[in-house]
Amino acid sequence: MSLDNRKKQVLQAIVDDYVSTSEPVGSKSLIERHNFSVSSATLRNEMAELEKLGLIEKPHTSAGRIPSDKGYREYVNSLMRMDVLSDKDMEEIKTGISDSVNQITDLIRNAANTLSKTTGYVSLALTPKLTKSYLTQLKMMMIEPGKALVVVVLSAGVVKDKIVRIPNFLTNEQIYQISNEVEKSLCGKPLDEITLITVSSAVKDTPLPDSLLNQILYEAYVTIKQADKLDVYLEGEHKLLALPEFKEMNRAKDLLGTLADDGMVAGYVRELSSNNPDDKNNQYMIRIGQEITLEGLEECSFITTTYNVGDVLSGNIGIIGPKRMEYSKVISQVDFVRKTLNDEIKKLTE
Amino acid sequence: MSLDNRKKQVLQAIVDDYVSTSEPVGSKSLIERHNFSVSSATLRNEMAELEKLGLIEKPHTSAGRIPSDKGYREYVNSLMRMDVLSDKDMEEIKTGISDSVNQITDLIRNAANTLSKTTGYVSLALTPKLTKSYLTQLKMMMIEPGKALVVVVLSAGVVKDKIVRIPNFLTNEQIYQISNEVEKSLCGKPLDEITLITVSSAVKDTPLPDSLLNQILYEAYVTIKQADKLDVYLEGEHKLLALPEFKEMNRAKDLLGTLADDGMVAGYVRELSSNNPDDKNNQYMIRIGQEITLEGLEECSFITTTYNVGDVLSGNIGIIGPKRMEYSKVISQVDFVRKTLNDEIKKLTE
DNA sequence: AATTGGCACTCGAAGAGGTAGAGTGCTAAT
DNA sequence: ATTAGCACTCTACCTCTTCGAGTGCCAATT
Repeated sequence: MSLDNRKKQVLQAIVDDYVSTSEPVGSKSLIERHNFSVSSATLRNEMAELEKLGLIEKPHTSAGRIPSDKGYREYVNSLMRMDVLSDKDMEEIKTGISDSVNQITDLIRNAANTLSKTTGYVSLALTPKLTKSYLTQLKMMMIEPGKALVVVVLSAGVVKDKIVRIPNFLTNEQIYQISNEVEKSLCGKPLDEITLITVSSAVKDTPLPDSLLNQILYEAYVTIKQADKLDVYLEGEHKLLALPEFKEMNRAKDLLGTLADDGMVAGYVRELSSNNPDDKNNQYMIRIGQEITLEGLEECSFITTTYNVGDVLSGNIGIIGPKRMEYSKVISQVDFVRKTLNDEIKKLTE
Repeated sequence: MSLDNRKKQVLQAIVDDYVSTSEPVGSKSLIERHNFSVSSATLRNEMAELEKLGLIEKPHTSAGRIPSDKGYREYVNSLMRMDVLSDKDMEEIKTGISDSVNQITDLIRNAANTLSKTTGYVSLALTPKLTKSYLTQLKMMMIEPGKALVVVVLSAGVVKDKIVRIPNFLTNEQIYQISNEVEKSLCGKPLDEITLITVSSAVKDTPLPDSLLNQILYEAYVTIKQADKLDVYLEGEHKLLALPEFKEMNRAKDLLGTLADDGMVAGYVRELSSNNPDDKNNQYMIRIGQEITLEGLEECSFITTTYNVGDVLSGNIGIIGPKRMEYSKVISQVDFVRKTLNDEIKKLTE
C-alpha cells in the first residue's frame, strides 16, 4: 500500500483524533485541530478516497470517519512514530517488577501487574513452556510410611513437587535408591523426551517386583509432566469496562466472558507467537480487531512480546486493549517491560 | 422479631417473587401468583405494616415492594425452607471436585470452579491459613555451586520450595549438615512459633562463621514463612454482568473493580469467619447487602462456609451473588460442596 | 374489628414528535 | 486541483403524552 503524502497525513490525523476522543472525526474538526493548508472540502475528497481504499469508514451516512482495521494496520505498520517513555514511567515499571521477588514466577506476575497498571488495559503473561528445559535433579524422600515427596528441578530453575503414595513397607533406603537411579538416567534429558517408558527403563536392577515399581515410577512421571503446565496471569479485566467501546453491556459481557477462560486466551497467544510473521527481530507482535479470532474481541487489539528465561526458554507477555489505543505509547511500555523482565530474570537466575 | 403468620407468608411470597422476577411486586400480582384467601386490599394493608417494620420498601411511590436488607435477613433466618439438591447437581459437584487432582490446592480450585458453575455466581475459595500447622521436614540440597534448593514440608501435606543463593564454596555435605540440624530442632514446631531467632539458635555447633550461616538461615526462614501465604481463587466475576442489578455500567464497574483486588476480598472473608457469630455449628455464614463493608457490593450477598484440612487447619469457600438470590438453593449447593471437599481432602491426605 | 370494593392519585416506562448540529456529497466557480 | 456553497442526512437529545401497574384511603360489609 503506497499512499501519497497528504493521504498519509490525513489518515494519521484521523487515527490520532479518534484515539483521543473516541468520536468519529469529520473534515471540519480535522482542519481545526491540525494545520492542514487546504480546505475542508479538499479533505472531504481525500477522505472519500481513503474510504474507497478501505482505510476508514463511516458509522452512518452523516457521521465523521473512523479508522477501519486496515486503517489501524496501516497506521501501525508505517505511520506512527515511536514514543519515548518518561523517566517516571520507566522508574515505575522497574520498581514494580522487582518488588518482593522470590522466584521467577513472582517476576512474571509482577510484570503482568505493572503492565496493566501503566497501560490501564488488561495484561497477559504466560510462563515459559518447559518442554525444552531439561531435568537437573529428581529427589524422592519419605514423608511418612506410605507417602513420599517427589521434587523435580529443571534447568530453568523451576522446581515442582508432589506428594505421592507408595507402598507402606517401602523403606527410606529403597526410595532413595530408586530415586537415585531414576535421576541418574534422566538427568540432562529435555522434558519432552521423557516418557513413561524412559522412566521405567531407568530402573532395571532393583530387587522390587515390577508392579510396585511401576506405581512409583508412574507417580514420578506424573510429577515431571506436571512441570510442563503453563501458568497464565491475566489482570485488569475490569478496566475495559470504563472504555466507551464497551458501554453496551452485551459487548462487555462477551468480552469478559471470553477473557474469563484464560486457558483459551493463553492458547491463542501462544499459537500466535509460535508461527508469527511479525516477530522477525524478536520484537513485538500486534493483532488488531478482526485479526483476532476470539469471540468478543473484535474491538480489541493484542500487543504481545516474548521474554526469555535462560537460553532456550521463552514466555509471552503483553496487553489486550481497545483497538482505539495509543499504539506507540503502549508498544514502548510493553517493550520496556519486556527488557526489564529479561534483565531481572537474568539477575535472579545467574 | 415476631410476625404473625400471615405477615410471614406475605414477606416470604414477596421475597420469592422478587427473586424470580427481579421486578417490584405489587398486591395484585401477589394475589395472582399465590393463593391467598384475602383480597388485594388486605394485602396492601399488610404490606404497609411490613414496610413500617422496615422489612420491605418501595423504589418509588407508585411501585410494588422489594425486600429490604432486613427483610432478606428475616427471610434467611426464619422463613425459608431448605432445598434438597437434585441427584444431578450432586453428581456434577462430585465429579467437578475430584477431576484430575494432584494436590490439595487442585481440590480447592476445583471446588471453587464447580461452585461458580453450579450457582452461576462468583465463587471464592481461600487456602487454609497455615500458622497452626507444624513443620515436618526441611531439606536443603545443592543444585549447583552457589545455589541450593530448600524444601519445606508441613503437617497438612503442604510443600513449599525455594531456590536460594549460598556461598560458592559450601559443599554438599555442609549444606546437608546444616539442613539436618535446622530440621531436627524445628520439626514439630507450629509455623507461627518459628522466628528468625529460633531458626538461628538451631545451629550452634557448626564450624562455619556466623555471617555465612546467617545468610543461609535467613533464606531458610524466608522459605518457611512463605508457606504461610494464602492463595485466593475467585472465579466467574463476569457472570454478575448478566444480572439486572448490574445493568448500569457504573455499578458493574465498581463491583468488578472491588472484586479485582482478590486479596482484599479474601481478607474480608477471613475476618468474617474468624469472629463469626452465625457459625456456631460450623455451618454457613451469610452477609447480606449493606452488611458487607466492601465498596460496590451493596447489592450482593456472601454465603461462605469453612472446610477442614486435617485436624487444625481450615479454609473458606463460598459464593458472592446478588442479594436477590435463591438462598435456599445456593446454601445447599455451598453446603454440599463443602462436604464433598472435606471428604475428598480426607481421602487425599490419609 | 377485620376485610373488602372503589376511587383518585402517582410515577416511571415507552413511544412520538421536533429541533439542532455536525457531517456528507455534489456542483459550479476559481 | 482546490474551494465555497448548498441541499441533504442522520443522530442525539429534548419534550410531551399516554399507559398501566401500583398505592393509600374511605366507606361499606361481614
